[in-house]
Amino acid sequence: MSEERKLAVLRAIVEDYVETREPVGSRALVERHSLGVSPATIRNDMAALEDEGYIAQPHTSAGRVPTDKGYRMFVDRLSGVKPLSTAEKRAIQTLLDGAVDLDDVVGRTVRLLAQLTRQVAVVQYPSLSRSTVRHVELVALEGTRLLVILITNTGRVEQRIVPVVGEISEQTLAGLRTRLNLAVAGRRLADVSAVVADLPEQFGPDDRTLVRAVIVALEDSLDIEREERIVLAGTANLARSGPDFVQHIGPVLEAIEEHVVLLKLLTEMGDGAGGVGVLIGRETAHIGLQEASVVSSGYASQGEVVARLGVLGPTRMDYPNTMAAVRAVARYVSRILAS
Amino acid sequence: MSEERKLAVLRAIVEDYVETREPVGSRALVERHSLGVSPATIRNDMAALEDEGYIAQPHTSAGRVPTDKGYRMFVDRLSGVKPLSTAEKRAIQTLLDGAVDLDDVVGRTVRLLAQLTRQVAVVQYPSLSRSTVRHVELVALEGTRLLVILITNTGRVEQRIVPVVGEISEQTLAGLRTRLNLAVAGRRLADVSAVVADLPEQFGPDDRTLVRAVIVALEDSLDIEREERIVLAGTANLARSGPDFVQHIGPVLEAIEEHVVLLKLLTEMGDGAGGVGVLIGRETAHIGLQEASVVSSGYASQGEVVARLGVLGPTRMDYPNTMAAVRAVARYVSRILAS
DNA sequence: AACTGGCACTCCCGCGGTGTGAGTGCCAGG
DNA sequence: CCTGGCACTCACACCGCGGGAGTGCCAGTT
Repeated sequence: MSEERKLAVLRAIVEDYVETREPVGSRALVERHSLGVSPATIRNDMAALEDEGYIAQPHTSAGRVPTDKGYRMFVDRLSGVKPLSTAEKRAIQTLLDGAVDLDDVVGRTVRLLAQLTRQVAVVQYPSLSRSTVRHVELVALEGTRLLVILITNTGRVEQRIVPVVGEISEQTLAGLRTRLNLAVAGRRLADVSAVVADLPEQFGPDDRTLVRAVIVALEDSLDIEREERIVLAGTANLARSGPDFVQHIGPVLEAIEEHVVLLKLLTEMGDGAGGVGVLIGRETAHIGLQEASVVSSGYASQGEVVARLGVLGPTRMDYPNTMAAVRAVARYVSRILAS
Repeated sequence: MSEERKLAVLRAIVEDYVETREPVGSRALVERHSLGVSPATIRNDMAALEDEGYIAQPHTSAGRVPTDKGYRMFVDRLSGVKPLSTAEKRAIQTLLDGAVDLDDVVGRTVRLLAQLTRQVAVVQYPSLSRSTVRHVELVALEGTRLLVILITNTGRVEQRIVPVVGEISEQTLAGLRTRLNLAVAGRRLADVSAVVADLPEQFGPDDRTLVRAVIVALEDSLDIEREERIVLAGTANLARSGPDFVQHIGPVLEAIEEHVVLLKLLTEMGDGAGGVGVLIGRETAHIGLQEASVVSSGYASQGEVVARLGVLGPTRMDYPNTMAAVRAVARYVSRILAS
């Protein structure tokens, strides 16, 4: 029994099952793929594959279905890289090139991914913890309100309004603005807290409450838990994945709404070959996503990986094409953010 | 045949059907509600109600199911106002009082509504077109970038970064800032464009390009089409609405993703009795929402209605409780935004 | 005139039986 | 090591058949 043919059989099973959504038998296999051997031979290979846990039968006398382990093998060793069609490449380019700011890039990207893959798309906002401060601005509004603005190197802008007691002199404000920017510009957001800790001491006792309030607002804007945001699109694609999947759609929708769950998945998964990572079925370690897979890739801003994007769909998905799309979009977004 | 009893029968049918999710027959009706008459009598009433189009039978020899028209009657004339439980009121209060800014209010509100009603919750952001300018701020960033910030009376903050040619003198900036605020503060956003139209002429030729760029950025931030945003939560509740509804979940998910559709529905529907508006089934005039209803209410900021919030669920929903929850939340949000 | 009990009728739905066909495992022979 | 053949297994579709819930109608009562 040739080991290579066994893997070829596994590949064929995955491909056929993904396409037809029905258990695939030995006869259909030899007919659709030119394997050059008889169904009986295939049956032996299948029995072996089943023993090794790559495929399973829903019931006796039914065809075989890939297991999570089978998909894993397929993804790791059996699927070639499918280049995108030029039409798809053009679509990516024209859609993303029109983006005007970070929100727009993220919004367009997630819709594009959903459309391209016909699955649920996920884009994580550039993580604040990895980005750096470009500029901090303070603006006195009418009366007793102060606007604190934080701009990061990824183009993200956060603002907070802090109420302050009494009028603020423009002079104090200018001093604080200068020292603040001197201290934090170029720093990683995670380091800001430490850097500004001793700032109040550099000011007179009258101004210290103000300085502290500003620092609190600043720290609030980079509160990482709160700001690790993700954006979704294409939820309706779940319903298109066939009636059998719609049965179990509830838990998936719940998992999707728990952005924390998705974030955890994304941040903890690594990139595999070609810069694309895949979690299959139970590998997600989340009930409700047992029948689902996640395909994702990191994307970069100015050469450094800042967040991830990808898609979520039924385990029975077209991995080669999905991975190709995710990779292409991730690369293109990186290119846009590089500027 | 008493007209009142006929309506009582309709009410009973709606209530039972909503609860059991099964067609309700004459016998079950007299058993569960003390109508004081025999099943045969009820049957006559039911026949009449069916003639008038309030109820229908899925098939002969099945019980009756309310039609859209039946639900409409129920909502308009048959459902009393259910006050919320004190536990629910407390939940609303404690959850919403912790909100720190507008985004937070909206986010908490939508999650709260979803949890309270066990349906899909929708909150429309305060419409920019109805709100007014509180303040405009200009900040020169390092080199050739200018940050334009717009703050509205609802607490919303929009910002744009505009590239400019050459250095900007702080003096020019101060002048522009002053005149700009003088012109637009307190104005409705819709009027801003007209008001600032002749502003460039008040400056020297050197500065006009700058002024025009700022104006463009400003107009961009209040581009109404783009900023009529809505936020959703509780999509997973759709799957909880029973297996029969899950079958038709696809079109509903699609409609939900088309935020434009929801916005149109919300903005075009009026408030009924008690300040809560309801669209039932086909009344939504949208394929895909034929089996769904929308319950919504306007909410106010400083006494003026600025946007709507509500929920979307199967036509077979508990209208009295849903309407009560929507109304209560809308009122509470209005109270928070009043400050 | 309104209500009621009785009765015939309809038709969905669940049940058991059945046969067909796809698919398998195994074996003996090339 | 592959192949054709063969017996075996089972899901699934089809069918026929009550049971039962529900209806509509009518004649009788209040």
